[in-house]
Amino acid sequence: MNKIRLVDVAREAGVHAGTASRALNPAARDSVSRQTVRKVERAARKLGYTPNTVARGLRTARSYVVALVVPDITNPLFPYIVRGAEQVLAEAGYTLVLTDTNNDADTEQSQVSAMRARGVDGFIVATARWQDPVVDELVAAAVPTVLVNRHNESSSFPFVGTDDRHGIELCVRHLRELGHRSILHLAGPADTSTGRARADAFRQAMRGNGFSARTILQCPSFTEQAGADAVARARAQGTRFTAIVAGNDLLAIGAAEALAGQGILCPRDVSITGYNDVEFMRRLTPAFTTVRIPLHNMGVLAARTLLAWLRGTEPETGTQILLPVEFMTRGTTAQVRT
Amino acid sequence: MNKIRLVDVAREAGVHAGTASRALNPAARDSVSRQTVRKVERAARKLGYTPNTVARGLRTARSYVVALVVPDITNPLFPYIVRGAEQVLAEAGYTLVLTDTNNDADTEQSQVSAMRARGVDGFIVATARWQDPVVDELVAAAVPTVLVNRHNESSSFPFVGTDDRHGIELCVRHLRELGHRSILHLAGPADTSTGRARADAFRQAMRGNGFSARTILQCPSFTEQAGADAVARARAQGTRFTAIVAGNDLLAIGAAEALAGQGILCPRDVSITGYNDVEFMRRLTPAFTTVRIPLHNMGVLAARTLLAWLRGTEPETGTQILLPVEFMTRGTTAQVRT
DNA sequence: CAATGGCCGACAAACGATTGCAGTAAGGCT
DNA sequence: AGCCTTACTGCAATCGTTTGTCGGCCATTG
Repeated sequence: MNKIRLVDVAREAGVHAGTASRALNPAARDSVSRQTVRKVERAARKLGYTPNTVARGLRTARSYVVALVVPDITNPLFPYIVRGAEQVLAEAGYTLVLTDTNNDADTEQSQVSAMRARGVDGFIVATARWQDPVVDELVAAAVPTVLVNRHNESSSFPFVGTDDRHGIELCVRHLRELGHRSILHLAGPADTSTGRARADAFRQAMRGNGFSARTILQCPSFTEQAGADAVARARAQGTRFTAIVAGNDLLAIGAAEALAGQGILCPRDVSITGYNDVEFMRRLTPAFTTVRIPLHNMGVLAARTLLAWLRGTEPETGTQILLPVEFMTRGTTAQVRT
Repeated sequence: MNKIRLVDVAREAGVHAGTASRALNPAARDSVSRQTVRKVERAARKLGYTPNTVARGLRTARSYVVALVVPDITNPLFPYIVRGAEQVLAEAGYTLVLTDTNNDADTEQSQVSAMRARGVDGFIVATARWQDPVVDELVAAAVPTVLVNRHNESSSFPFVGTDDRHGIELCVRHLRELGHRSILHLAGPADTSTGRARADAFRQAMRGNGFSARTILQCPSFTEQAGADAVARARAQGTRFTAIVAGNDLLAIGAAEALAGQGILCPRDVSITGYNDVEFMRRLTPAFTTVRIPLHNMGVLAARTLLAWLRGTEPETGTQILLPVEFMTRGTTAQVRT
């Protein structure tokens, strides 16, 4: 650490520490003469003064730190969100602390407590479950928080997400145009808002459009394994379908692999759509048809929303910011075989 | 924030704040009677006391915060390192703050300064370039720092990396066993230690082993584009090769695509090895033969090394921890065509 | 019985910045 | 010329912990 304190600067400039503090603080600078400001600034520069953020934080009860809580940073969804958030926060003079909860509720609980003790100014939470005690606790404590990607049931905090309804609708419409009439939906976990919203959207999109079969299979997690299992279940039950709308990319991949294992090829025999368009979807063979969501932008908007709050404009309760999605037509969907 | 301070606990327990502090601090607890400790602990629990980390940090000049500097969190190498580091730091009661420098030297500079002002206890740096003023500055200021993944030229800080020499040797040996005698190396940027070390290792592995041709092509960055460009260059110059050892996975993919564009197929016509084994390499068609590096473990060890330092055992100058790599034989390498 | 020593716990001074309050000097107005 | 306002700047308290020092009390010993 630099050993130079405000008193040192003040002494160098021949003024009192309090005055130096004001001179250096843009908000209080106008209560100090221009001449003094110059003297202090020069002294500060000469000595290479950097204010001690810890001491300032103690006095002002603001840390200029924001915590971002993710379930698993190795999940390719999150790095982009993190990056978007970090860029706007850094620009605003805030620091991002990242906590990876390892998908574990206890870890999440203790991490969030630790962050609070550390005096972070606010939270961005990407881990929200449908029923989420940690979020409830933040609500109770009135800590400025914004939810991103997923939200919880009550959701009094602002939420930045994407237009799941429209995304799923695009999938269904696309498949319909290709002639598919029997579509299977692999629904994400019911304890995530994304899983629920997409299943709802699927139900609605399939309503009264001349579809012959609509099946929804609940998956316990957003993993390849879960996707494979669900498809195996469907096959065992004799469910008929010519296309699958998966709740996310991993479910889609798992489904494709399970089918391939039974000699059923995609897109020859079954068309499949993914969701999220994580990095490697376009690199697979065949490249996956999926829905791209603006991850970076989600991070950016979440950060902006939180910043606005920290600067005094508390958001309307229950505000939702839904970003548009983009349908990526690629190689896993094809005309239905007649 | 919780409004309960140490004085409140002390009052509840009927002791002085100083005493309460000692009672709660494991290191000083033995200068307080067992009975008092119990009283204070009970009071603390009853009131739900959480110490104010900021105030403590001010007094003790320790923040229990470690900064991790990465060039780009969306590069799939880093999330695993981050995760490994975070897990051991969190367990030790430290908090990880992440800064993404966006591959930009100025951003890196200002971010590191900001972290220092914030009083972080140490740094883990994953951005080191061969000539790196930011690292030099940290050396000069004697801030506990460990380098991970890449190191700089002088490298007086401990370094946690992988055994590049062995990894490249495995690639060359594998190709040799498949009958390849003319091998091209796509070398990573010379301003990264990994680029240099792997090129060196390639030079050495190819020495006097009955190879007929050895060409090293310098790539300006670790990107697909750079890999494609390099291969185009090689072809334009009429360089002969039946195999490519790429400096990392992206270079390998770029090379494969560029060749495919000219009708040269991998592995039919040319064998290619990657390096790092990022997540999607195994999912490509054909799956890529590459070298897997223990990313998670690198994060873990970097964090452990730093923790040890922060706890008083300053590491030997220039310590290097090199982790073993694993060769992944997959589909992009094959017997040379006769 | 008095003196010595050992535990414990209270006191108060830090850590480094911010900020309400008050005091001083200069300048303007009548 | 005297008074009042304005504009700065200095003073000191404060944020919540930690920690060096000191004093008091009890017990043990000569």
